[in-house]
Amino acid sequence: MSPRPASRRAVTVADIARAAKVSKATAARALGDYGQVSDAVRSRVLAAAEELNYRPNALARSMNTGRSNTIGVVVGDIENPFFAHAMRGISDVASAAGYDVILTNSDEDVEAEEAAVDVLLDKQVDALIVAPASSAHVSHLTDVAAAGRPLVLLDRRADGHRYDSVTVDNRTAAARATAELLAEGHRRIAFISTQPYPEPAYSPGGTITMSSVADRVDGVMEALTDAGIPSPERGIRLDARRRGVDVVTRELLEGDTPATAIIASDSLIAMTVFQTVRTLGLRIPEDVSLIAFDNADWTSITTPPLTVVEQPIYELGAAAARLALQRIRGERVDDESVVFDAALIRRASVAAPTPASATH
Amino acid sequence: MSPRPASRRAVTVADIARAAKVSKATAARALGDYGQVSDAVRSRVLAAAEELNYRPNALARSMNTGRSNTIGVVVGDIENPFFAHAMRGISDVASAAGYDVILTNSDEDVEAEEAAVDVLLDKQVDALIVAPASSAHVSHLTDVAAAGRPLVLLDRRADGHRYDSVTVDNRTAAARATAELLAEGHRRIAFISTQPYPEPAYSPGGTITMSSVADRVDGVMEALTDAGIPSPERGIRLDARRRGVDVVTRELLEGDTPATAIIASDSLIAMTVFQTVRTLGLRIPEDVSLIAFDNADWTSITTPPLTVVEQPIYELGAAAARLALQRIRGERVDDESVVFDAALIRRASVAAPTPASATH
DNA sequence: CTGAAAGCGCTTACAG
DNA sequence: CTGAAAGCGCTTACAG
Repeated sequence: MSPRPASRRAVTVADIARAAKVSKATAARALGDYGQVSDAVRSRVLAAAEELNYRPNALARSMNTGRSNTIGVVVGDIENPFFAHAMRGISDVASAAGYDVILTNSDEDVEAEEAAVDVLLDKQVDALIVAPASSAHVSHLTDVAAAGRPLVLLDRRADGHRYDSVTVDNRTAAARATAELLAEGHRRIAFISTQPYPEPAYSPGGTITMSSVADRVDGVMEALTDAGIPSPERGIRLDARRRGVDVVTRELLEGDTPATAIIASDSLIAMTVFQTVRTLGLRIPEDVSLIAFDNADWTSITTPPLTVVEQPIYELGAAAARLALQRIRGERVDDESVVFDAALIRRASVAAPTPASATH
Repeated sequence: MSPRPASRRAVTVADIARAAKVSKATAARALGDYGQVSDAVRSRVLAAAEELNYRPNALARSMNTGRSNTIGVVVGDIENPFFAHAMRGISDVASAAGYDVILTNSDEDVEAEEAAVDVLLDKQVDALIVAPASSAHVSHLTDVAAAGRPLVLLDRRADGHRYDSVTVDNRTAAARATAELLAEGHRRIAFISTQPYPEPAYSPGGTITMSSVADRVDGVMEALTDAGIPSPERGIRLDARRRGVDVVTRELLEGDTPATAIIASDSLIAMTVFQTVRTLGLRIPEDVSLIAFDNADWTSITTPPLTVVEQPIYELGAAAARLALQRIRGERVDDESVVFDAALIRRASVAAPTPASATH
């Protein structure tokens, strides 16, 4: 119980070796739990370590082993419940395997993402999990392979590359949500996303850089086209953050031929739509039907509770981490592009359009 | 434009030095941007680095400098919007200062927290920001000081220690929320927290290990006592996760003398309370008044929107990071225990108790 | 401004 | 099982 002054100089293997009267190599072996050490020596070393309050320097260890026992993660925004939940899946799997996780935000900005990947690579992470902000700007991802580290794409693909990836079948999910609305008799169905887009209006074949959103738009367009809806692209609203999701929602609902149903590309958008609809004095689902991507917990307690597309987000993160670990260990990878299905959860925000809502 | 094969062996300063025909020291100086290097040599080295696709090893650098440019963070649960938001504040400030952040979850478990602190210390983080799960079990935090690294407590204090901390005045906030309810005429006011507690029922003076919750309970008790409410502790419900927040809510609302108002200690609890009240066929605020801690975004779109206690969460994280950076740089610290005020945001979930709800 | 050498705290062959 | 030496990829005095 001798007091241990907070010393500036850290105690090292050399100190322990001296105290235990063995060589540095032997002390290190006992401390690092590798190689051969006799029980007598081991306990002597461990006692000295305890006494001196020894703390291994993981950096030095990593320099020798070439492994940092760390997985680097780059997401768009940790405040987005989607990523927070996926992060949980990643952390749980990584922790169970003895790996730490370094998290970085890209703010969905390609340059910030590049910088984040660089930093993580410099820190010698053993693998990288990235949700690329753009599927078109992914040249920096080749650095990961060049550095000889495994890379797993989370939730989004990269054009023209065959990186390991864990995604959701967004196209089918969006088509199903659209079909649900069509089945109720809706014909003016809108889809709102905040994904940046260069043109003022979406036109079929236009390139959406984030693959998850691109897939959803494809799914919506496909379902609408199959149903014989003319000019289905009119309801596709991208880049909604620029002018404001509330403004976009208003436009959709206040024109001559207002939308009777809206699909929100994430729960944050859904929240604003929900609020705006109410502000306009309209009712859900009587005047406007609403389907939201992501089964955010609040969606079940609103009046009415929302019909949502539930993605297996935690599993998405867990699967990404599992893939990364398999690659790190050089194990055979069962499936290098895991695709999960999303489920439509029917609650009470969808109903048939009424004549009132049709004419508004 | 020569193809760069993905080599297992990383290219090092030595490789660059050879290519640029200078010494390792000089190459390192140009690469690391320190010391003196002539422009001619610098560009030669940089060109070689570019050509060979050089990537500095941050681990090696850290070993020499003794600094990792990394701040370690231990929170209870990143999925909790509270921590996700605080994390954002931490990240933004850290990034702006050129620091990375390593995030670890403790699951509000003291042992997991200890392990997390150990790992972070071993990884040589330059400072630690911790939201201690228990204010009573904080012996592992002394290791941080022993390792000579700054420590900042986030949202919660540690008993008997004077670590830097950034907290919210929870006592006043809780007292104010309680006063709001009292002013409306409520006398049977309950407070629900999921904080573990050894006894079946709370009794005045009982020790709650998480300081933020302890402070809130104190605030509630104080306001209730000042108002002359007899046995105010009867409404304090801790450890609600064990039996279920819904079960606890039911008990509170179904007894002979049901509570007429509930204060939820966080937004997750509030959500379950909200739902349970509805399931019981009761109305908010006619039958039950509700105030929630944390201005979660969904609280403004429910019917009715909730009256909440808004904590400056982002600022909490940002201030913690700022404090950590000041300590790292050895700067003078203006305030080693920053305390923020919380604000009561009045919406529509509080009303006077009706005779109906009083007799129920 | 540049270089040779030592060192950061470990691990890894290689002898014994 | 134990030790002396070299090495991981950088940085840091110290000479020149």
